[in-house]
Amino acid sequence: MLPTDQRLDPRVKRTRGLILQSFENLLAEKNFETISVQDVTDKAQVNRATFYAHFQDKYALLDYSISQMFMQEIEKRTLNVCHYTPNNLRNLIIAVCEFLSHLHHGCTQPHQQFESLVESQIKTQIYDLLIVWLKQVKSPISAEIPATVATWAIYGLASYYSHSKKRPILEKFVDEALPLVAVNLEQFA
Amino acid sequence: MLPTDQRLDPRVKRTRGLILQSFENLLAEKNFETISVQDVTDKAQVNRATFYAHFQDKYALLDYSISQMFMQEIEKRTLNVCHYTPNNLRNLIIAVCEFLSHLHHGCTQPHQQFESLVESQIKTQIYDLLIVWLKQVKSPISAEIPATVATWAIYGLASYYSHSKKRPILEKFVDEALPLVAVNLEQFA
DNA sequence: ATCAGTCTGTTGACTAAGCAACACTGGAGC
DNA sequence: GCTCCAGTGTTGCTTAGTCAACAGACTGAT
Repeated sequence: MLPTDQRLDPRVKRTRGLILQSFENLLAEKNFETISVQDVTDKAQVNRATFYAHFQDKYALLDYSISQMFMQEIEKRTLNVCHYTPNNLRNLIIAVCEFLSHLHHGCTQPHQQFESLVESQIKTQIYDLLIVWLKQVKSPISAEIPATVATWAIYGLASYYSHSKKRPILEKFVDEALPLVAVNLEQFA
Repeated sequence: MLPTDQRLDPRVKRTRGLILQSFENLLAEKNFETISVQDVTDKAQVNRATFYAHFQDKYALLDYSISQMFMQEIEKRTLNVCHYTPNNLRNLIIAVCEFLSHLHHGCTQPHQQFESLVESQIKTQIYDLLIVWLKQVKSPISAEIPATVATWAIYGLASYYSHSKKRPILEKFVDEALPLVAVNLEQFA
């Protein structure tokens, strides 16, 4: 969507950074639905018209924000520069679990719209990452189907984990779940 | 010099803030003489040409920076919104002492040019403040002469204090020095 | 049901910031 | 001497951001 990779104008970088940071701070304070574009631009010290030069509306901002945060999580664990191994898969699951947990802990009661936007954004990223991993091995089997299954399974696990009342130790949870996901990807190891 | 009081364009506020912060951080790291305009603008993520739209050169920046920092120190102690009393004078002396001490502690070996710019800037501000204080009483004596004497005395004391090797307790130092300054201002109390 | 208040998304005119040149200075090194 | 280098101010042109105003949607109170 937004071209982040190119060398953009420092003003653009600054403005987006300000908007993003303002938004993430607000998310920690109040419900996404109750955050107005004005709130965001006021806090970011940016004109409201400028906001609309960068994002179509606040949903686009949420989308972008989630993708950026998740990307960072992935890059922090260098999962973007590796290939498929059971251990990397394990780390990916942990990353998604922690990300969702943090999101649900830090943000006040997310609504449906919020949840579904997060879900589709995260799943897209998991899928893209898995495709990159799996395409590295010359396999007769196509990567798309296994990647899809794994993506949904991983997100489902993380969602379950992050919503469970008395959250078990993450390590144990993942150890139990990992084989169920890994079995479909065996041929890419 | 620069109009800070008016409601200025948010971009201007932002840019000045960035330049100022970058400069103050650099001052903590290295000598003023060795800081280039490029260093400042690089760190501030601002174009070098933009710097020259706000400041004539780095000396103007130093001037502005010192005045801003000192102003904050004064406003923090609400010395800008009061009148002359011996106790307020006491607080003013403490403020100048602490400001200079902090400056000499935080910044690596100031040079002559640095020192003299700081001195004239601070003295101007002390003088202006004293004039505001003293003009509040209808006195037959003009305020200018006593204010000048007190200004130089205060700066001298603070300079002496901040440069002394084994710095005495500030409270004691000020208690000893205060009467010598206050004596000239008695009729304004 | 209507009015007041608040938020949205959009516009056009204006201003600030970015950029890539430029000529110039002063010092370091051969 | 000379060049090379890194920093300084300055310029004209482009692009991003600001501002104030607009119509429209929605809410809640009277």
